[in-house]
Amino acid sequence: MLTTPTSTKDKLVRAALEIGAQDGLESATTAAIAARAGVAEGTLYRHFPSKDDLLIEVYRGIKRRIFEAIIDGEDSDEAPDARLKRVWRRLYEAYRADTKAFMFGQRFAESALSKREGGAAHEQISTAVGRLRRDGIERGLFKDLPSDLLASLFFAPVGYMLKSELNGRTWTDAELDAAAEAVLDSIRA
Amino acid sequence: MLTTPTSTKDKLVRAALEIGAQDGLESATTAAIAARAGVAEGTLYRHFPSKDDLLIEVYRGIKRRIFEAIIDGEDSDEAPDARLKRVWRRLYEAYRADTKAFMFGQRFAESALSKREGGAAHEQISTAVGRLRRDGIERGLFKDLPSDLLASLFFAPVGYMLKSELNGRTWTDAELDAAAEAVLDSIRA
DNA sequence: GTCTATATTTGGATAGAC
DNA sequence: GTCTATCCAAATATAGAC
Repeated sequence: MLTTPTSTKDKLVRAALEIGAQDGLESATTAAIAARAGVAEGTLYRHFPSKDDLLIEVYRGIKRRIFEAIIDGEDSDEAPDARLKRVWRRLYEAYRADTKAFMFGQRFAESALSKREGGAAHEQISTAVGRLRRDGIERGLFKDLPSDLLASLFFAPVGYMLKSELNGRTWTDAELDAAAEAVLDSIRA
Repeated sequence: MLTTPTSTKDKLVRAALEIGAQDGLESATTAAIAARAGVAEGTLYRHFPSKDDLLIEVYRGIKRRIFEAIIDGEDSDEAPDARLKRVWRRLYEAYRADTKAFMFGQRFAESALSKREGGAAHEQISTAVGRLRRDGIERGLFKDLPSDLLASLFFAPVGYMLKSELNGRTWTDAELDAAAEAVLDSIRA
């Protein structure tokens, strides 16, 4: 999923991602990015109109990758709660497999740049979850909560637990399952 | 709670808080902070050794204020689940009453500065919640989840819902109660 | 303690040779 | 398309007068 970049443009994107994820967006200067990508500073401007546009491109790539990881292999024959639980696990594991993407996304969302590119990392996934919610409510499986409240309960622990993991905590498979189950418990009728 | 600053030092702290909360930490430059505080740029260095130290001081003040708002009037005679629910509401409302503090805190935690001052905004509150957890598990009220997993389920929706509110959504009192109840459901045995 | 003025560094971006 | 060299603006921090 994260292959070694070949083109200069890809090298720049990768370098910006790594620096921003590790040291914060304020450390992702043109000098630092170019050095890490192994190209000259001026070369950056052959591929992007500005440094900010490069960072926005990084963010868009992240959203694309995560979304693809989630929808991959969705099975629509199951009950809404089982599906929702699997979506939660998939989302968690997609970010866990790409912690740089997660860190960069978090930082991007808190930066001034998020005003140019919406901060919400998973609009597309949200609509998928929204459909499952409606289905679940109709079948009497879920509480009749507003969709954005349900989304808060559903998505929030993902980011929080990923940050713990970046601080050294490793969640076992059983713990992740318990977490997904707890999230479901919070919305079950 | 947020009185008008009197001393120059307070004015600087307040100015940095407001700019960082509104436009991101990268916008909180020495020039901008001094201008907003109504003092000269050089004056900042009479009160703080560096700009970063000023920002860290802002963050410490926030943690102090929020903690005081939470512990204020805790009642230890009730059952753990009722108490936990109230703590959740208090925490939410403390940040809601001080949205600048919340925004600044979020941004600070994602910045490179958080390496100098720990990113976790509520260690003290966590220990209080930890005590309630143990009590609840002993009485068979709560699932026997690791304390940090419980903390994730408990704290994560607070930040997520506050962000929604900053984006224009206003949670009604009934919705906040439903959220607190849902959080409790996620950890109840 | 505060101001004005300034030194110093760094960052974003461009020009022009190859 | 990439590099070297450079410009310009902005940001942190200091010096010295009041």
